[in-house]
Amino acid sequence: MSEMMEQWLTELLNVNDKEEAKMTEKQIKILKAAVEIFSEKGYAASSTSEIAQKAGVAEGTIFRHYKTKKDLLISIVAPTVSKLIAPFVLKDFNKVLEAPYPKYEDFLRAVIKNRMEFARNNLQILKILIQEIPFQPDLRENFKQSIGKQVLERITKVVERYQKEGTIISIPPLSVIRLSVSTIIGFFLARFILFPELDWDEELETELTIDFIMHGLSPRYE
Amino acid sequence: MSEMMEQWLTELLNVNDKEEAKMTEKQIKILKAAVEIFSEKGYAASSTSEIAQKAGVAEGTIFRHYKTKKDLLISIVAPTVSKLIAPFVLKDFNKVLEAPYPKYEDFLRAVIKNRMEFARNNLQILKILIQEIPFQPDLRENFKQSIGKQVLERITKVVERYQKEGTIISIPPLSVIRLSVSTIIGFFLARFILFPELDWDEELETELTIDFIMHGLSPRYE
DNA sequence: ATTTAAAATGAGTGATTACTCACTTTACAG
DNA sequence: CTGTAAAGTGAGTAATCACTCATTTTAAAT
Repeated sequence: MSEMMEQWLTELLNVNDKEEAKMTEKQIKILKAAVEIFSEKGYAASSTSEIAQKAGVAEGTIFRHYKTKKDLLISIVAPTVSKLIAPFVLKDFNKVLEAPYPKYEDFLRAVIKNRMEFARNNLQILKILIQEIPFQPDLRENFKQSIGKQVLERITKVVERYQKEGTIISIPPLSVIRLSVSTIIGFFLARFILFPELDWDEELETELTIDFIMHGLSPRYE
Repeated sequence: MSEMMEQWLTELLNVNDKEEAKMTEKQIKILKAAVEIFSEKGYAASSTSEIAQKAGVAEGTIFRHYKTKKDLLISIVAPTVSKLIAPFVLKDFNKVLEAPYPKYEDFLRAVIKNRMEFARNNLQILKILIQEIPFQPDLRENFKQSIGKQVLERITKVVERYQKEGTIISIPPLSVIRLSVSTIIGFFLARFILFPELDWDEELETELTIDFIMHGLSPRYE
């Protein structure tokens, strides 16, 4: 079950990797430079002239490909948002979860491992995303719509199913999701953003995290 | 016990409230305007002219009181950092926790309720703090030093004591802290930043959060 | 009423900003 | 080789930026 899910999850990750297809060499350099500078200094504090300089390109070239500076930002972040939630939007999402003997624990483990790898490979862009979502209504709206309708509904059903099975405690599904997501994202932030310099036993901490969530959500006995 | 701790926690909050003492009327207006604009558009995207305008003050007045724009930022955020960690730096911190029959649960409840109230009253500044910590080395250093030496060490000891008592599971204390803090901060972010428009049953969610942490950290039986 | 220092002002500073555009270079189809 | 459209250029633009400073206003002590 776990293997099946992981395989399925990882599959979709490489779907949209036909980007950079029609891109010029210099355009790619611009994107890479922009990602570095944006993540380093923040969007508002980054100047197009600095991006051009780091990309080894004339400033005008940037505006050939991207109408505005904000357009450049969106072009960087938007595809990553899609990829981020891609596994949860899969049409086969439900099928996999309705397999014979799935456990919430397996679901968690698959999600954590898979999305951790994704985070590791898209650290800078995710950092930009987190930083700019509060200030860019476009991004915010895009994100809320994607997450809200597609992902939240599906995961809510997953939670409700596990609750009926008696696998996890009967509290509002949104609370279950909140507690799970908090723990997982907290793990990611600590691992990659806040204390990346610590030598993490990633395998151990992953299991501790899953164990924490599972026991935290397991039914109570008097 | 719980009452004792809460009282003690809340006491210290009002200690440093002798600010705004030697401040001019216009200086206060500047601070308030800056807080609003910074939290709304982000530090880098805010202009001193806009702050001056919103404060009903000449732009030069800002620089009478604050050498630079960054100085204005620090003057806003730094005191809030101190207040934020104030309860954990108290000299009587240990005494309270070593009282007769303290439970980790009581400790959590006191901290959550108290710091939640603090968050509610300092939402905008905390938002600025979160946003700017990655980009302001001064703030980052100040924060890390305060938290790292003072708070982390103390809480680590608290955790270790509960572990010896058998109240919570025997895993690395840092992991205990990570999991607890993730859950609590996740609660705060969801409540105040991400979905403040939802009508929260704050009392219920607080207890769910405590319950989740306690069961997640309780010793395991085979 | 006079003195005096702090508070406040706002026009002015050079630097930097995102962005434009007339022009040159490149790449490739015929 | 030639024609042409796309890619790339960089000097130039007005606007805005954080910050200065000579001057005026305010307020409190004498």
